[in-house]
Amino acid sequence: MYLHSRKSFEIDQMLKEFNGFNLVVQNCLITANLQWGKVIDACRLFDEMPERNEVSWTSLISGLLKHGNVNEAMVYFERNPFSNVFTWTATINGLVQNRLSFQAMRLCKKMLQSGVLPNDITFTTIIRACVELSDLGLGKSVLGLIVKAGFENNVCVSNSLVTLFLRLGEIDSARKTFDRMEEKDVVSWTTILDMYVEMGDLREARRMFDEMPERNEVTWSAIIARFSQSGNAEEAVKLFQQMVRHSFKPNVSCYSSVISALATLEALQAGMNIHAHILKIGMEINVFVGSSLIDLYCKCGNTKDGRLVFDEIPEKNVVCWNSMVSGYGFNAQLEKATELFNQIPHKNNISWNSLIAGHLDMYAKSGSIESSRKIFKRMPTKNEVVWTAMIQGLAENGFAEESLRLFEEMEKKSSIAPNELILLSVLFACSHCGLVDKGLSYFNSMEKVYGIRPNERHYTSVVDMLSRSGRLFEAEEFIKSMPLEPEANAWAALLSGCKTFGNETLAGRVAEKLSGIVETKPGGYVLLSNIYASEGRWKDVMSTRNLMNQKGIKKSGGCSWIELRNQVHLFYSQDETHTQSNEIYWVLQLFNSEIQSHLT
DNA sequence: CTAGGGTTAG
Repeated sequence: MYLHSRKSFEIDQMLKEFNGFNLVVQNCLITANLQWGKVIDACRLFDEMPERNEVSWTSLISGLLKHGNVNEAMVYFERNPFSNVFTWTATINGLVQNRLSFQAMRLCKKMLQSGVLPNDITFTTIIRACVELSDLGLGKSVLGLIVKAGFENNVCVSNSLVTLFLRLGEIDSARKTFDRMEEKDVVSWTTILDMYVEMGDLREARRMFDEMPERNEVTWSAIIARFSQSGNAEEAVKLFQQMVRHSFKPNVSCYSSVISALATLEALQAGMNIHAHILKIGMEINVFVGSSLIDLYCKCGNTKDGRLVFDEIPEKNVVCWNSMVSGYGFNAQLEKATELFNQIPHKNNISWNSLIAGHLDMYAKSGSIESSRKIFKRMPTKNEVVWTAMIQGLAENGFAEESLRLFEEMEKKSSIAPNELILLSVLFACSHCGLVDKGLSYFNSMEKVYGIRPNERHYTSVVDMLSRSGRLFEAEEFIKSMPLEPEANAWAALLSGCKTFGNETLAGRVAEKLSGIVETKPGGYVLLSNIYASEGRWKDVMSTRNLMNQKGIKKSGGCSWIELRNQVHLFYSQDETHTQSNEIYWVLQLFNSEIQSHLT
């Protein structure tokens, strides 16, 4: 197998002497060719072989399938004179990898009919096929086979069963299968960790993670990704730092997740540190890492560096195209966004959305509403996201009436059901064009008609519309009667209503309430200082900012690390957290004095 | 020959 790591020219050299080698070496050479993607050469060599064993057939067929050459693989499969479980499993698996799960199941049936007994790997493979087909009934019949064949206590097989149930929404069965397992490994724990995330219970997932008997880099990767995806970017970054501190080596998945988290936080400096490290290990050509890097630079307003990353990705997929388009979009470079958009080879819905979103931000500045409407009309199929983007964009940029009209059109003409973002925009629009009663009636029908329970933001929007129209006491009563804890923004909206309509008494009460909330809420101080700023109370703004500094409300510091003998060493910019920092500084001092002595 | 984790849009 050492051949895989050889340079291709060395393999070329050896190929010249191919016919002089024995069967085993010839098999290795075929595998090496397939690894390098030289499919045609591999087939030619195979055909030239004087004799072939089971391994020859299996490696050729699975190699062909790995590169998507399904038809060729199946021709060789039919010609294969040997019949063993390895070849069958490899072929079935290859079909699943090529998204041909139905054919895979058909082949599996043939295998059973021919009398070849499946092994644990065959079972994990066909369970995955059931997942791909979203066929729970089929999965249950496979489970019957598994029990019959005596594999129900096999760790790998049980793990894939947990995944099957999880993916098909059978949470109880997943949990039961997991609980029944006598032996659990890292994969089992990581899978069940994901179950809690799937159920939306991040706290339980975190507890599970902390208590797991065993973790590996995939486990870390999973928890970091999940926190990043569910809006806990800061926690994701902290977990990443912990991971590195525990000397786990981050992989591609990890890097893409943590960079995506840093993009959300707009933490350019920390992101650039990681980018430097990624360049060092040559990972910048990976599409996943590259896409998040593009996003990072663009979110931080640096489309030039984003474009540099984009240009360096050799095998671009639609995601990195989209990242760059949306990056230009929200940085107000619409011409570049449109130009790039037109070059995307296989556009998907997100490509369209990225372009539209870029135009939804420019409304206020250049009045490019016409081009947005054009894009919206040009779209072949409009999904939920597109409707949401358009309605939201209109509402947030001063086109309240048009936003409401579009909402009504969506209800009449499309099969899309309003989601909570759309309803929020509708309330926002009502609030901004003074349609208070219409807004209230939408709010009251949210749960009954649309089946969506209002969240804090919807409540805030109602407070806002009442306050703007001078219905201040109603607004106050509304806040008091909320079943949820009101956002600080709700009180702020009421306060600004009090100012507009000159109600000093209520204003005093609300301000008092607000300053109490500010203490406990993240972002509370920022809100307070914005309120002061809007009233021109600059002294109060300054004192709030000072208070924030005193309380240590600031962005997280930078960190860097190096890899030595397969160990990762971490350094922070502020404190000395490295376990051997004393020794390190001692050695540094030694170096310094050495240099000094040479200088004098 | 196998099971768990990844990037973009609202």
